[in-house]
Amino acid sequence: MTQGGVRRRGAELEASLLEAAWEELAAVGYARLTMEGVAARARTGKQVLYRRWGNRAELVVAALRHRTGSIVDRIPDTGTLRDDVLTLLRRMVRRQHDVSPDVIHGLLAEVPEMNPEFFTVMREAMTAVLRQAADRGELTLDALPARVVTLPADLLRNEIFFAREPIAENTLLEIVDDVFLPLVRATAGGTSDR
Amino acid sequence: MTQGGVRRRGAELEASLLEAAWEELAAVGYARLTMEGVAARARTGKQVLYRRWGNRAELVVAALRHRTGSIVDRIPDTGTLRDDVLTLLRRMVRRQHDVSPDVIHGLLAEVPEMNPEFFTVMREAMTAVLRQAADRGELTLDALPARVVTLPADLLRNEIFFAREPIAENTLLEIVDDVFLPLVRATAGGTSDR
DNA sequence: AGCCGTTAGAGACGGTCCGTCTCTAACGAC
DNA sequence: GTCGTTAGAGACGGACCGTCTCTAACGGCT
Repeated sequence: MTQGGVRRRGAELEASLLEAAWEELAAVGYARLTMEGVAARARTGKQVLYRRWGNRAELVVAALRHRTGSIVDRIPDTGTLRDDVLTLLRRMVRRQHDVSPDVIHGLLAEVPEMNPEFFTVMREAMTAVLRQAADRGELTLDALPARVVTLPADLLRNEIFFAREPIAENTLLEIVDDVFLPLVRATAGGTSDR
Repeated sequence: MTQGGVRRRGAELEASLLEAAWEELAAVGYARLTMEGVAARARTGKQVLYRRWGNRAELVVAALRHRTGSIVDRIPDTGTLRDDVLTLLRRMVRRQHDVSPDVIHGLLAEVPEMNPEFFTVMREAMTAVLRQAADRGELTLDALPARVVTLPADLLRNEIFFAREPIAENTLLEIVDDVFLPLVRATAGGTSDR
């Protein structure tokens, strides 16, 4: 009886548990996060956790979802393809700031099916952004190979996964200006370019 | 005394240990590989392992190194940039066939400093291959942004890490023909366009 | 207001594996 | 043949897992 007889229930309790998991993650990292640790931090017992999530990985995934919203709640529309793509990449970076590589690697090692929205979400956002650009006449959509569409996200993801330090803004600029845009212009040829 | 009094020593013993680790890896995967399991398979005690490697991760890394050689023992020289790059990518894929994502994720989760040669090796090979192409007059080397050089390896690595199935040959062709070569031609100008 | 079903909170439990430690005897060097 | 090293074997305490058990607080129902 750590609460002096006051018991949390339902959604309120669940939120407490997920926040405790999030704090524990920040405090000790994924590798040393234990169910016992989270339970203690939430001032409850392990069983309360196991009633909701089958294991560490499920709990952490739920905690992440509870904390960080979707990257693509709204599709950027700045007026140029360049800035739209940069905006999307910056959101990925901000997400990385919250969720360290440590956590990603740990999760990937424990749950093999970790790519539900992970890929598709960014592909859909990129498709939308490219369609806007096509409507403005910046490029011809159907000339673009599928792999080019996911290119910026793929490159940045690669960077994030092996980064020891936070991603530099300059990296994003390189991805967009040295790789993505030249390639788009070369294959889906712009109207006249600058 | 499982060996009837015959004791292995030095290099011979070490090779036995590493092979046992390799077999155990193939048998149960990284997640369920235990020091006790490897010791039992090698018909020895745990202490013999701990005298040589500090933990599971070190042992596995040593086992991988002992088993699989370097990707770039020899730089390909087929006569065209396209085939040279494809050759390098195919070697990466073959490597992936030996070392499952399961192992990579496990190692990355346990040892943060997993990228010593991991990156640099492929960059050096790509640089060499590009220099050959430049010598043949296929392109102008110094016009190529650094990020373009590592592009094929970065993309393939991204693919390997999240792949549930072995990489299709077609994926390699897309990377080279839809992304890399068009970009090289666009920025480091070949003989023809622009 | 009082009963009743659910479940929070707490911890015991057996099990696995970790990494350390201890001991004996096989082996290589001299 | 003697001696130092270390392979081989397993015991050990510790951490954490996931399950199970128990009590009592709480919400819903009549």
